[in-house]
This record gives sequence, structure tokens and C-alpha cells, in this order.
Amino acid sequence: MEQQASPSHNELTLEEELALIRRGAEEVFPEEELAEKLERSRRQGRPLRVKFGIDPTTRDIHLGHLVPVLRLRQFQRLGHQAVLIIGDYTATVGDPSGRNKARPQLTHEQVMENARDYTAQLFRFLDPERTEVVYNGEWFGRMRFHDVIRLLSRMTVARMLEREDFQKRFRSEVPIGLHELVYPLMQGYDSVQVRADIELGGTDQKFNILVGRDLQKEAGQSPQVGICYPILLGLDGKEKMSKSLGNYIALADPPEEMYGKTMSIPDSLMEQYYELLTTVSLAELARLREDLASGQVHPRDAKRRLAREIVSLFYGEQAAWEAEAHFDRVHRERQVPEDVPEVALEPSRLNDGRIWIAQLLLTAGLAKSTSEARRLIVQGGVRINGELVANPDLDWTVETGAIVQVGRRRFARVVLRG
RNA sequence: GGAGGGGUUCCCGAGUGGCCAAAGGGAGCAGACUGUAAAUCUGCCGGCGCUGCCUUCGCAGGUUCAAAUCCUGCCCCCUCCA
Repeated sequence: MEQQASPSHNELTLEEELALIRRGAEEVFPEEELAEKLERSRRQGRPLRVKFGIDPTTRDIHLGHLVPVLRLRQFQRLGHQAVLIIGDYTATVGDPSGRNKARPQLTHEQVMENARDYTAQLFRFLDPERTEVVYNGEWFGRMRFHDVIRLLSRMTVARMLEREDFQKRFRSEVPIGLHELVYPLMQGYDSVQVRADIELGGTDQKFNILVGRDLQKEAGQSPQVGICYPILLGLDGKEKMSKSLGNYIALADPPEEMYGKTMSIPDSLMEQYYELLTTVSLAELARLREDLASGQVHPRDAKRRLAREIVSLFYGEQAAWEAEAHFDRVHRERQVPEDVPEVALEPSRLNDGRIWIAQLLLTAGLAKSTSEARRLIVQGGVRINGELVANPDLDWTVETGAIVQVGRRRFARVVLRG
């Protein structure tokens, strides 16, 4: 799939290297400095230090988090040095970038726990030989109050409040905590500490990355180049991918789910996903775009391939084909999947071997309440063994092995226990 | 510290004594169409074995036949002044 780019600089021209690096990037600033840095790196035989920071604020990471990581991997394959910053300190502050309210502040213990999971997951993609992992608590934990004050003096209130996200919150009277104003300085200071040549991040990180440049300059370092990637949109195609919006594909999702979720994205999202999440070459993507435009390729087939690519990234090609087969069985042929979760019913809870259908849906987790179950039935969304259930008052005679279905894709298999 | 504005159902946001389980929008769910796409159309969208009943409008009390709406206290947020 991906050209396993050689660690040695010499096999690629500068232009080729630049092209690989620029893939998917929405912004590189300053543009010229990137080429200069690469050029100098080649001349001196010194790999660039490419910084990427994560705040372990949650345990499960999703594809959105992965975008810069995959780009970081690209750098490694080109022979550069990844500097992975675990924001154990910054996570307890909370990055306000692009937020419409303050993040909840986590305790250091929570953060450290998350951090373990995080790094384990990321090393499925990164080359440990070329990755330096550092915790920013290393330096922030040692700072004295007067060090903090000195750091704060580098920023002006006006510059902070210019930001769109703060402006919005200010206007709509949503509180802005002072600690939130400190965040960009902390991230910027990380860059000074690790002497970053390049920092990767989402476009929402632009401000923070620029602050890093300022601080580096003041520290007498050559300022880092920022490379920002678009914020990956979620499955709905509208909002950014995020856990709280529920429009995400988690790294931990099983293959079938990854495949299915990918198939449910709007067509308009395919190109972004291809570019940011797969290793399909840019030349091939250009061709695919043409074929789609001319009708040579059905969008559905392009999406099937995308889904396979994404599953392969995590589980390998074999699993990808299996996920596809599973998908076809369930969704194209509309058969019941083979791995339906079971609902265990205790005979003692039955009346004469019967159970109220709404209660069954509730027990099976297919409805949140009997009221909801009722609605689903009335609206024609419930089937037992493929038979539409029309009566919300039905007392159903339990049959072991029966398949209860809500909507198109939620199933449960009834099992009598005892 | 002083003055003013505000806290409504998942989110935004209307509602200032009964017609309010609370307008409208968004999200979500179900149905039709389809490629588990988009767009569109229809319905639902607090709970309860549900033609009825119960619980909700920051919290706690009170007035009233009747309160999201009036009164008192408390908590939280915002703005302006300093």
C-alpha cells in the first residue's frame, strides 16, 4: 500500500519529500521555512524534530485524533524524529481552542491513566525507535510561581481576546476562566523545551503553535514551522468528529463497526477521509476523483474501498475483507448478522411463558423506556423473526432463539435462562 | 463592594397566573425513497401496561381553586461601575 518511504533522505528529491509532508495539510506556516528546514536537515544529516502534543483527556481515541499521528508517521518514514508530548500538565488545564465552554478539569491521576492507554494505542502507528516521549509535567511541575509569571508576561490580553473562540464566548456571556488563557503559553513553552523544528496539529491549534514560535524566538531558538490539518468531520459530515457528538469511529471499534460506520458517511466526506486517513497515493486519488466525476466509478464502490482501507489500517487486510463480507450480508442482503447480542430472560419473570413486548425491548436495551418501546412499535420499527409487530400491548410468547429487531440495524437474540 | 440582566425539557430558544408536558429550530429515533450516501417527505421525540395518571421549567419554601409564570430566602452565571 504505502510506499515504505526510506529513512534515508537521499532517495527522494526535496520536492518529493515536501509533497509527502504536505499531504492533507491545510496550512503550513511559514511556507518557506519548511523547505529551508528540510534542506538544512539534509545538508547536515540531522533529522528534524517534529512535535506533536496530546492531552490525554479521554480514554478512547478516535480517527480525528489519529490524523496528525499518521502524518507524524510519515515524517518518521522520511527519517525524522517524532517528539510526542504527553500533556499531563496541560490536560489538567484544558485547551480552550475552538471550545464554547471550559473543559472539565481532570485530576492528574485520571490523566496519567489515560496517558498509558493513549501511548499504547499510538505506538500501533509510530516507530518507537524514532519517537521521543515526554511528559510536560517534567518542566511545568518544576516551575516556580515567578517562572509562571514570567511566562505569562509574554502574552497580552488583547491578543488572547482577539481569538474567535473567546470572542464568541465573551459575546454570548459564557464564562472564560483565567486558566484557559494560560493554555496557549503552556503549549508554546513545550516547543521551547523540546526544541521543536515542526509542530503538527489541527487547524484549531494554529494560535497555540504560533505562540510556540514567539516563545522560541525569545529563547533564541529557530522558531518551529506549523503544519495544520483540517479538523476531521464526523460521520454526520457536518460537525467535527467527537465523542460527545457520537459521530466518531473509535480506534477500539471492532472491524465490522468501523466498516459500517465508514459506509454511513456522506459521499462529500470521502475525499477528506481518503486523504487524511489512508495511504492511497495522491496520484491515485486524483484518478479516483475523475472516475467518480465521470461516473466510471460508483460512489458506493469508492466508499467500500475507503472502508476497507480504514479497517486495514487497524486490523489488516484480511479483517477488512471479512468486515466487508459481514456488511454485505447484513445490509445488502438484509440478513441477520451472526453475532447478535443475547437477551437473557429468566423464566420466573414471564407470565405463562409470555412477556410484554415493550418490556422485552427495554430489557434487551433496544429501547430506553417502555414509552419509547411503544412508540417504536406504533411506528412500525419493531420486528420479531422478521414479522412486524403492530400491537404495543402484545404479550409475546417467548421463543428461545427468536430475533428481535428495532429499525434496520439493531438486533437481539432471545434466550431463556434457567 | 454597588447597579442591572439571566438560569426553561439533549442543545439553542419562546413562554410572565389557567387553553403548558411547555412554541420554533437543531440533534436524535422510526417509516418511505436509496448505495446503511446526500436531499426530500411523514411521524415521534419526560415517565408509567398509556383513551388516563405521575413527575418536570436553578434550589428550598410561600401566596392562589390554579404557578415555568407572583412573593421570600439561597445557589450559580453574565454585564456595567470601582
